[in-house]
Amino acid sequence: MTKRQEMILKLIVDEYVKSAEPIGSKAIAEILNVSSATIRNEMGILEELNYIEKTHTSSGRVPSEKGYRYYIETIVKNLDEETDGFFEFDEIFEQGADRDEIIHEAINLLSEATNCTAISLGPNAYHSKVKKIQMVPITSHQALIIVITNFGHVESKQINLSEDMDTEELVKVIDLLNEMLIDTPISKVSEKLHYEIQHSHIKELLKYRETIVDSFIEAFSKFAQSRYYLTGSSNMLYQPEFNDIHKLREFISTIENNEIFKIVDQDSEGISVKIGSENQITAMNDCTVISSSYNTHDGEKGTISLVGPTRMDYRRIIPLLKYIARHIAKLYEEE
Amino acid sequence: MTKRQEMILKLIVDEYVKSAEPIGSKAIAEILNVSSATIRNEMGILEELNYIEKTHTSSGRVPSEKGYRYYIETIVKNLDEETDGFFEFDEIFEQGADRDEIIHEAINLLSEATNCTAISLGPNAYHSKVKKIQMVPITSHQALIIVITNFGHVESKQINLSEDMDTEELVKVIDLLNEMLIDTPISKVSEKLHYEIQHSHIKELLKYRETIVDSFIEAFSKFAQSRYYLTGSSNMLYQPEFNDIHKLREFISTIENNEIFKIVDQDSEGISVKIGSENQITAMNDCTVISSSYNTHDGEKGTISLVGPTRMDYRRIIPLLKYIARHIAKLYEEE
DNA sequence: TTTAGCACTCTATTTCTTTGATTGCTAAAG
DNA sequence: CTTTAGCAATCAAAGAAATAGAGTGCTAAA
Repeated sequence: MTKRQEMILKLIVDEYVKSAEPIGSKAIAEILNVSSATIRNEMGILEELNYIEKTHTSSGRVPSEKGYRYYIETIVKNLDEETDGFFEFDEIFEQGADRDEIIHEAINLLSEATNCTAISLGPNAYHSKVKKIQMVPITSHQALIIVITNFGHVESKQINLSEDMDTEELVKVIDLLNEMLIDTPISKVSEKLHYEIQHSHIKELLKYRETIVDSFIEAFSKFAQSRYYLTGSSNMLYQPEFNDIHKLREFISTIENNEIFKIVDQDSEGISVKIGSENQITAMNDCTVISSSYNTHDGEKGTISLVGPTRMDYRRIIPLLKYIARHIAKLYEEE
Repeated sequence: MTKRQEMILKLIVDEYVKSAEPIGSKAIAEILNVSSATIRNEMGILEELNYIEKTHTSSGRVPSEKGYRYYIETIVKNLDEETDGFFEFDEIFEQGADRDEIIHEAINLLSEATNCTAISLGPNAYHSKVKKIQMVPITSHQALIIVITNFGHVESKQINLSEDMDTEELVKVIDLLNEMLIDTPISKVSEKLHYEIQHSHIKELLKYRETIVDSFIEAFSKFAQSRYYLTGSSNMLYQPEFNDIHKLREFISTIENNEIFKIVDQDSEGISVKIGSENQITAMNDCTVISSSYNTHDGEKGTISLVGPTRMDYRRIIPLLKYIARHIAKLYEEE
């Protein structure tokens, strides 16, 4: 691809992102000060190479998925990281509030600033370690199990006590569990519990308390649940690509059935851009999903994602997303 | 209104609920075995009385808001409470799982069975009483405050410890707070704390610990947050009244901005039906909101609501909603 | 009070026409 | 070899006109 062809591709993407209308040779010709016929020749080549396409025989050109990809790889990725200039976001990060609250606010602003759907897939506590297990009696036949991790996450589960358990015995069970599980990673708890019941000297005590042990496991499993926050679909739905009511409904259904989380890329490091059909879900084939992952110092991983029409302002959005992910990661480092 | 006119109104509502198309005199005439001209005369009277209306000069009739209201008051309210026959729901209520989980499942099924948006505005713990306050150290300069209510709700809040606090002093503060607040209703905690700081002998100890006290108040305030669950918008959006893309977008926006909770009727006892313009929000003027409240034995109130097009199957939905609210209330009684 | 008959109204659908933007191709100019 | 002007061809989008069909209101007779 010649330098001029690359320039034309860039202009087509930029203009199309702005107008949502196919771009004709005349518009580009005016910018580059050549005749439209020249641009048409070049466009012909770009189309041959599958970087742009027509919506019908005599329409202007729109970028193809390959075109967007080229645009992102060569133009956006080479942008200097403009780490500043996102003043509104700095305000949020500097206010020193609750971590979850900061993330929510940042995600809200992100979706508002981009007219896309923003998603935070929070780090879960799967790799945290057990700090303390407690039991608090509520009534004569009910108690509350409380589990605390070394990072201050708390989960609780109510249990029913049967007649044949006395308080002393329960205290013994809890002591035992504490002894056994403190400093165990949440991810290993279930395994360890089952093993100990089979093999250690405490099996007599626990064996007849299977329901209690099950309640524990259930309480622990809550830690592993991924915490997410999704917002801004309503902003996005006013984009012209959602003028088609079928697409709109399909999109809402996808969100409500939590299918949208399937296309968030949690695996890759750094930024990941999935354009159109690169997303597995059919309803998302006109959308781009950009995911930016970050790591917490306790080995968990979080992801900030943005879902919008393939025609989105990559040049602005990608640095912004990087910026936000970096700042959220910082929130987790501080402790 | 004569008996026959009432019958015609009922038939118009029933047919319109089924077909979503204006009902002509011919359709009714066939059911009642009279000529369409007779029905037209009667319809003229019903229209005069504002129970039905035309969408244009030569269209069939649709029920007006007044018509729906009459239909509900005279026909639906007099239905025998068919407490049984909702087998799918019984299954959910009988499975003996977590209370929140049961509510979620019931709400999910409710929205699926009705193609409406279902909302649970859960009872909060505002009137519960403090059972126990605990502090668990996490690191040398961080600790976790845990508050437990007499109904087993748990809330926690992380606090940072400054250098000048030693563990002993903290234990003393916690003991004091426990002594002071146990059995205090959550709703009175803040007030009581402030009062005691001003007047009691402990003011010296607490005065210099204002940030800690603030953290406590924040932890307590979490109890008062209303817990809600909303689902099934995507089912509803496939209804023909949402073929208009503007309405659809407006509705989604209303949900996403949490405005929809403004129209849930939490105040009235029993069942409340708000038809069309009876809802304050403009975007909801073609919708009906049915709310069914229940009381827990600890003085809290919960609401199950259903939002759908005014053209909804009231005869089926109203008993169903009553049924579900009754069963959820039962869940709260059992303890 | 009910009904048959008929003119009238309005929507929804289809078909046709027009407009305008854009392309590809060709041949001439640089 | 590249660029450009010119021109016919293509197609979507918008508008206009024609048609079909469902339903109403009114009148006069049963």
